[in-house]
Amino acid sequence: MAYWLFKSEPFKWGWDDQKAKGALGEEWDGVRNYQARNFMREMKLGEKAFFYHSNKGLEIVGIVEICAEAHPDSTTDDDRWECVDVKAVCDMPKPVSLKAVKANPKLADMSLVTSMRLSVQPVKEVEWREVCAMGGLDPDTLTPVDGH
DNA sequence: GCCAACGTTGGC
DNA sequence: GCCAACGTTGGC
Repeated sequence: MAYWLFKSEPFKWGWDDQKAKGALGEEWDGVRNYQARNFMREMKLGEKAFFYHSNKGLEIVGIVEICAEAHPDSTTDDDRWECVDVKAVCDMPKPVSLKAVKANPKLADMSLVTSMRLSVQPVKEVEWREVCAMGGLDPDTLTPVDGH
């Protein structure tokens, strides 16, 4: 089971927009970068990803799940571009800021830090568990940890 | 709003 | 196939 991270500018497509789509989910369209697309091609149904607000917020605000594997991006006729569908799973009880990620030596190799401009990124399992812990979320049950 | 980083494009 | 020009992203 692989883990991922999606970035979005909250004024274009924010966490509230994603949650409003509910279990239906929504296409993660508009990606025009080969690296990002290639990661989406690797994504499997049911895999989890962080939802990160770039530009404004600069924090991981929730968890999404892949609810459709890679398919053509409906926002273009160019068949090079594909996307997956994602649905909101839960909030991050305490959003994890970029600052906090950078301040944590265990997360020094995280793509969020090392590949700043990549909009769809892989997350290692250790990084996933660390970020969940920082956010007050139990990584196994995806429920808030007591006291948060 | 600035600017550094970096991906893409296109002329040669 | 190189590389300069250009556009975009995203933190600050």
